[in-house]
Amino acid sequence: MNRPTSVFDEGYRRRRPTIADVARRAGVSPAAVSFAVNGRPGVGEQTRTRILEAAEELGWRPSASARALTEARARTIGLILARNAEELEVDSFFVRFLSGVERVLAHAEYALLLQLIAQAGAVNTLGAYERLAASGRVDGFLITDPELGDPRFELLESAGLPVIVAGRPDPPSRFPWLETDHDLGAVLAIEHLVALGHERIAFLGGPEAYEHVQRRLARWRDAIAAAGLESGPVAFANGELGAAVAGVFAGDPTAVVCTSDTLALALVSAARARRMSVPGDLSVTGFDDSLLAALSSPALTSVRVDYAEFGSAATAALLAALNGEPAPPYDLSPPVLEVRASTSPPSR
Amino acid sequence: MNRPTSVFDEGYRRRRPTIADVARRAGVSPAAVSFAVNGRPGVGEQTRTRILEAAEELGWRPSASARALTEARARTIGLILARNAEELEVDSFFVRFLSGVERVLAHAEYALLLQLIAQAGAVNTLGAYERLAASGRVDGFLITDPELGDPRFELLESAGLPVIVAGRPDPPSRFPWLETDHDLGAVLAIEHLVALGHERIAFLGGPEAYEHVQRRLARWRDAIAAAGLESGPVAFANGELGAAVAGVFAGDPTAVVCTSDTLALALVSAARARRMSVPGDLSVTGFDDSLLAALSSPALTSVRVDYAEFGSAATAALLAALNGEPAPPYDLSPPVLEVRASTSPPSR
DNA sequence: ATGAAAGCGCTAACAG
DNA sequence: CTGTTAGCGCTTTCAT
Repeated sequence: MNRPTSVFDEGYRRRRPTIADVARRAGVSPAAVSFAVNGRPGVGEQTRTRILEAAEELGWRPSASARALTEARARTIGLILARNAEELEVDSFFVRFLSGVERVLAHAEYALLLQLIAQAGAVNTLGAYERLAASGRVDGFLITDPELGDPRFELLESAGLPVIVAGRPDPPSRFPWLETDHDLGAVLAIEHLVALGHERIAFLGGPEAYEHVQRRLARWRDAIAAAGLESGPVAFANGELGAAVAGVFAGDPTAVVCTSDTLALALVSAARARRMSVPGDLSVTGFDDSLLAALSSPALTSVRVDYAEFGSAATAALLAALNGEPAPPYDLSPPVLEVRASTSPPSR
Repeated sequence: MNRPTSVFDEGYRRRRPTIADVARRAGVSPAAVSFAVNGRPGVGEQTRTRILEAAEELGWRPSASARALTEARARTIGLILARNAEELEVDSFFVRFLSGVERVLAHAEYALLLQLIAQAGAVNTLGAYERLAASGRVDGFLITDPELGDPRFELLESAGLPVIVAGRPDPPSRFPWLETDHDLGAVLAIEHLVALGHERIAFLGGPEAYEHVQRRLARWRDAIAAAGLESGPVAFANGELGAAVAGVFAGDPTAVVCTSDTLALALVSAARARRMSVPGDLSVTGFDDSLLAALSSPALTSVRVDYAEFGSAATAALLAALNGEPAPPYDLSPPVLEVRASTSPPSR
């Protein structure tokens, strides 16, 4: 530790001014100060400006802790994500959603408490939710990546905290939720492949516990059926990839729809290992349109969903709920298929 | 907003139990409960277990707000990052550092308040620091990406909050800081290029305000000189890339050392636009060894630095400072050069 | 329109 | 070893 000199050494921390100091300086009572800074009626215009000036001069801001105690709310929302370290880095959802959350928070007087759990799986986050909820550190949660029978819902219902689900709870929960039309992206991918002439199209999904994976699978089935084709092989990568990839190849498809770019790239490299060329012998589509998609070779045809917008909408909904306001309307952009080099007409 | 039924509708929120409830149930005073849960001497072993049981039964946890008020500390640390939205997504530093921070926090009873500022540049974060510090929401900050004459230091010194700088303050500040040997990575890159036979090696840096960019530049100069070569062109991408890239080409180098993978990739595509092949006509090295590096084509030779470890060390140092403990020792891994396809001997 | 006073839930002196 | 008491800094009735 490099430590030229340290502020810690010298009893540096001055006493922060309190509301009483401001009141004294402005020649009013603490209550008047409180009313003034909170923009409430009950204090004259000139008194108010005098108070605000005094606060300014003293560099005073209401103590968040004291406020939290009296108001019984922390003005903080919680976001807890479970991701393996390697996953996190390739996860465009995480960064985009987060920046959407922050974009809304920047204009509100709420803060974000972020907790990352190093193990994927909702069950691993339960303790963190419990802790934050029970200690009153946060006023509500944003839940992402709902799983089938997600254990967080029961926990949080009994905790009684406001929650907005970014995704579709299955089975339904009591919490408000919102969702993008991400699953339409799967349809776009299949329609694209069908138009190219593919007839044996596989599905390679992420962990099957995720509702969004299931939903993309359902759309995949629909779209395959709508095209008058038979369903190709289906596989999920629950943890390790090997078996899932093998499952896909076992069905000898000419195209594979994947639920993430990472999976798609893994599949591409597995295909190469089998001396199959992409897209010559196998067309592959990804999902999320991460940077990997545009930069890998071949560049991946991938579905782009605006997760930042999604994060913003979810956050706005949560803030509204916390303030007892009605849920704000929202309108999310539809997914877009970015067609790139990883898809072409089948050679067989 | 999808809203099957809502917990908000039904006055659902029960009163949370307080320390008084626990005390009553255990037949002791609130103070005894406080001592028991905080593991302090002054309460008998059996009384303690009785209290803990009562707390357990009631599902009681001390209120974070009340605690924060009496202890005058929030048990929360702040991390504020300034990044343009597009940058954030390609920024492997952000995700890796963050996961390192969280890894340490998971074992402490501290939480992380994360704030993302959509505009790059430390000056844009000042308001956020001021707000969090003055309201007492956080007990200390982790500062990343120090800039030359970074305005945050002055602000935070006057705020009197503990700060750990992840990076090297220039000019020196009063705050403890730690740093990786990232700049050694620049040396590795140059030695690699020199060994390949390059003699005109350029430097393409990120915003020149960053101390880490300056430091890599300094090492670049040293290493070039040590090899007995003349310094090639130097350019910085402050905001827009065009001029910087043009500056590099103007010097007609056979190799370019970049301070990020993103810059390196931009350079590669600019080179292509000029009908130069990489690495045939131009060798390029990146920095950070992000996923882009391994997946782009050609794959980038890049410097890998363990930023997660860095985040962990910085967080551990901050927690120690907050608890009045001495700075813990730390030992960061040296940078490693991952040699890939973007570098080869010069053709000229 | 303004001030006094009572908490919010906890911690930490202080007695007992 | 245990219980009592006084705040922490703010918000919010309730008088004035």
